[in-house]
Amino acid sequence: MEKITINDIARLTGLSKGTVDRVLHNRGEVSPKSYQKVMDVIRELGYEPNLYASLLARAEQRTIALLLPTHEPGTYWELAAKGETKAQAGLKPLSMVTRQFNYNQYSADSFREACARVLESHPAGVVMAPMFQYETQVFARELQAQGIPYTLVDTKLETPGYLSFYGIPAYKSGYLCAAMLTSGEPVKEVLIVRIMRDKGRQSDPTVMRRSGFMDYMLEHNPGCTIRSLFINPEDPAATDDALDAFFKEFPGVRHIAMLNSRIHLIVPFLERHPADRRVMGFDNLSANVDALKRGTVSALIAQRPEEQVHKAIQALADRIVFQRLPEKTDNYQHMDILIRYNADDY
Amino acid sequence: MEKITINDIARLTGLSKGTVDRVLHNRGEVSPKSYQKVMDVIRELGYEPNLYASLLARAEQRTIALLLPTHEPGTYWELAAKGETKAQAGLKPLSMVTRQFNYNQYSADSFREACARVLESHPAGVVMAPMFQYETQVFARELQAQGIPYTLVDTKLETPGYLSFYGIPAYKSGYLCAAMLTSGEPVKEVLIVRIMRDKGRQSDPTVMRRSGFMDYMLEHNPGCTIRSLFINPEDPAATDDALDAFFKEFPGVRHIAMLNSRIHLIVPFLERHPADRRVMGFDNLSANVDALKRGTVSALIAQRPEEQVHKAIQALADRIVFQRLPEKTDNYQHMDILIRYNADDY
DNA sequence: AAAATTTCCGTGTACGGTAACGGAAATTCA
DNA sequence: TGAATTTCCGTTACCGTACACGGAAATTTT
Repeated sequence: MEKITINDIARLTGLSKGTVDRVLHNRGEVSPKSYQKVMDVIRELGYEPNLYASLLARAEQRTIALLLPTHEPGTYWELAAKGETKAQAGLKPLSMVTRQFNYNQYSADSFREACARVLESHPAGVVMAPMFQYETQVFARELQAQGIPYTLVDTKLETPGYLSFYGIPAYKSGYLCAAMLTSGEPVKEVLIVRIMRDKGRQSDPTVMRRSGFMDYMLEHNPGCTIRSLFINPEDPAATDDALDAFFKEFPGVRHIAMLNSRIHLIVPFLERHPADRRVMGFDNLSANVDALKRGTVSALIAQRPEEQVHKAIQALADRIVFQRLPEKTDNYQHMDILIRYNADDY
Repeated sequence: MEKITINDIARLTGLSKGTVDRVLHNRGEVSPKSYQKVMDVIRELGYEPNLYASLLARAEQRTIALLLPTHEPGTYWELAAKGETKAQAGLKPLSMVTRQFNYNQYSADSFREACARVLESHPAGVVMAPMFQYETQVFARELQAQGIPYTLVDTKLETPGYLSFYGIPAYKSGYLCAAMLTSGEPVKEVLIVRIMRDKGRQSDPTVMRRSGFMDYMLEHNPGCTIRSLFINPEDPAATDDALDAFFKEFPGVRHIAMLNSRIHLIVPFLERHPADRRVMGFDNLSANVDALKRGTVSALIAQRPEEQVHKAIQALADRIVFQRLPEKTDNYQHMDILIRYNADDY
């Protein structure tokens, strides 16, 4: 029941605590025989180092790097970035800090450049929201080579040796979206509004979501026509025109979804042309939630991005400080359904 | 930028670190003059004690007591109790442990007795799910007198000096339940199934939920008849009979809700008498979720009880170890909507 | 075989606080 | 005024780990 210390181990092995310490940290200068002896005793007694003593003696600050897309106000990544703040409280007592590195989510170059800056900063760990399959792999390999643990949030790209992933299952979220859009009843036409830029380099989650969406419709609403419309997020007037043209051509469409966080972009149009519609979107951006409360948007599928980031940071810190591995590698998070009556305390 | 230590303070005040320590901990034996001098320097330099050094020197284990209703398998409180496990990982490095004290949620005596045992154990803090207004107040006052901080989960009773509360807003959850039950459309009759025992001593959240439920109906469905049926949770056969009799008398009822976690109790009956119904319940007990996946239950309103307990413990630990107050006192948690398509990763 | 290295290990101190102990100074008592 | 207390404060020994330093023993070199 007594706490085992390195002094105990030193005594029992007939060696000094300096040697024990060398064994514990693999800093060499120990004969194989002594090494073995120490290891045996450690295992036998179930020695656990005293965290406080260790941190006190080291007294150095380690930093966790966050690699996230730049977060303009009112965007999804602004929410995610809040997770940093939440995590800081827990990190401080471990004398760890976070540092954020941002990149343009539409530019692979900018991502690469951000990766370089991360490496320069010699972080003790990295949390990243990856966007580019190839570049991320390269970066991941480098991290692995340097023995820097990392966790993924939001998008799960297949990279070697990640510690854990936090995010919602993309395919399932599309499936859920379709189920909620149609309420399980037969529908003749639905509209999926998409972002123009997405055409060039599609983000992985959006593609997967669409696939889940399509599958649900195929299974439950095979007769339904699924129409697409592309809008330019930078140009509200053009968006308006596009929607106008669309509804002139297909006035019967009453079910609308966007599979990204930007449903708020079409809200102004919808509110200028009231009708009995069902509208689905993703993520609790304040513009989206406002539209939800006004009834323009029927429901949102949300995912607590700040919590994902928080958990990813925490998992990393646990690993770094306590050498503790997370229970699961892939931590799929719950898909929250937001309607006007439960959006308040979110 | 340099870290200030008590040695610095000792040097600057011309006193010894023993004296400084006495000032820091208010353990007396310090002249007013010295006391003032030390305080001035501390304030001026913004001294912050080094947590590790402090904890290392003390090296004592503190315990947080959990005061929860007994948790039979398959009940709500079993879920809540899981929060203890989750919290333990974070507590260990702070050399804190938890210890659970249970009481019969239907017996005030048992609650009082559990309170006594909690006090005997001299905890550093208490997390409790209170049930009895008066007894809880008495207990809270005692805790306050002894300077033991405490947090509330699940039910927010008005008690003096609680550190924080974690739970969902009861009234709103009833309101939400009604909204989801009726899908916003006019309904002629709804059935609320209640637990017999509830009649004697009603639990606060259930009463509040019912009130929210009623208000929604009044506002959105004034013409609707709301019927009640009491069932005995201990007697499935009687439950069956009661339901049978009810539906013989009111065959038109297609909307059913229970405002507690026991919706699973009526699931067997519903499945033996299939019909096109809308059924709402609360909480993600596995029996409930199974029924949800089979389509018998339309939706559940869930509240992550283990997370509530976890957060409550964490808040307490933060307070005890780091003297840090939680940002908010009342932390209303999100009401999760569970349908068959998003119940998997919950 | 002596000198030069290398390998391996013990000693000692720092990290920042805690708290017991004991003694000098101030105060009260006789 | 001297003795007995109190008040107030400094000293010191930890708490358990990290790591620099230096030296003895083992090994290699000349």
